Amino acid sequence: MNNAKFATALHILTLLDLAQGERLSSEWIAGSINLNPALVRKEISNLRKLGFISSKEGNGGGCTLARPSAEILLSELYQAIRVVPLLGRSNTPNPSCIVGRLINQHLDELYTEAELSLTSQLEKKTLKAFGEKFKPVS
Amino acid sequence: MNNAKFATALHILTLLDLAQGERLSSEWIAGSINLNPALVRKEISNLRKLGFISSKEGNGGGCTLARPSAEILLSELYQAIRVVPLLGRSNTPNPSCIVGRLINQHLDELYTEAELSLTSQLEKKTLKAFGEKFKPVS
DNA sequence: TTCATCTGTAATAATAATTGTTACAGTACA
DNA sequence: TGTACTGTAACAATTATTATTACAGATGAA
Repeated sequence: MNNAKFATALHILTLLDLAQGERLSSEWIAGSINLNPALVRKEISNLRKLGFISSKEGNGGGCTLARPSAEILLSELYQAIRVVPLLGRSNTPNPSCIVGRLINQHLDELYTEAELSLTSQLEKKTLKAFGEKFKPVS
Repeated sequence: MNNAKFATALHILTLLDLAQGERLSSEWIAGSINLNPALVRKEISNLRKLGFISSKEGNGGGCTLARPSAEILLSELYQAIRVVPLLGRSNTPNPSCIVGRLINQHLDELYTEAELSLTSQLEKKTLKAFGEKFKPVS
């Protein structure tokens, strides 16, 4: 992963969590992330298709969480956002070499195990718990 | 990670492991990975600086493993190769928003934990064990 | 010594991924 | 009917990654 999608998505969801059901506009969210509103809308659109967010068009529109933050696991978010293997791409090696012929298969196994380990780590964390970190200790 | 460095490095080390001390040239290695020899030399140079490989210039030169493959952990390799945070970059958010001001710190914590979990998974795997996968079952 | 073979490294080009920008149709509310 | 939004496309700009070429220097062998 060499993009900021996970950070962006988590930022959006955190804002929505803390907003407690109040609709936020993409412009406002973009201001907090310091990103172009169109990019934010793209990510929102993605998160909406994945069921994390529900949004409303038109005047007074904006978006809210579609599910309680206590039920949203960061592992779900990771899996939804992921576009690239955790440990990077593979090459297209030479099949006439024994290593070349088999390495992608063995790398896949390795990557799968690695992802599983990461996922089970992220399963322990909810969006709600993440959002709590931003509240004053009082 | 959206590059093939981990795959490339592991490919190189696997070839060297299976070569059992025989020197391999960058040209030969490049042929197996199906990559430009200069790129392979760059990666070899990196692995040499990190102590995984020792190489010899000149006629009959090439490289070998600098340490027994049973002692090389895949977690070391990951840490050596890693150039980008596991879950991707962060944004440069707006500090006048409470979430914007704190999110990178909390993301860092999250990323650190995630990496730790991945690392402890990869610690269980040696280069030797990985290399075994390429040997015929007999 | 001279040649062929190889590493090490730099410089540069080409390609691909990522992010940023602008624009505008369509929706919803007042 | 106007204003404030979303949703989406088309495109530009930037950055990351991979590929290519070139060549100095090391090493061993003829």
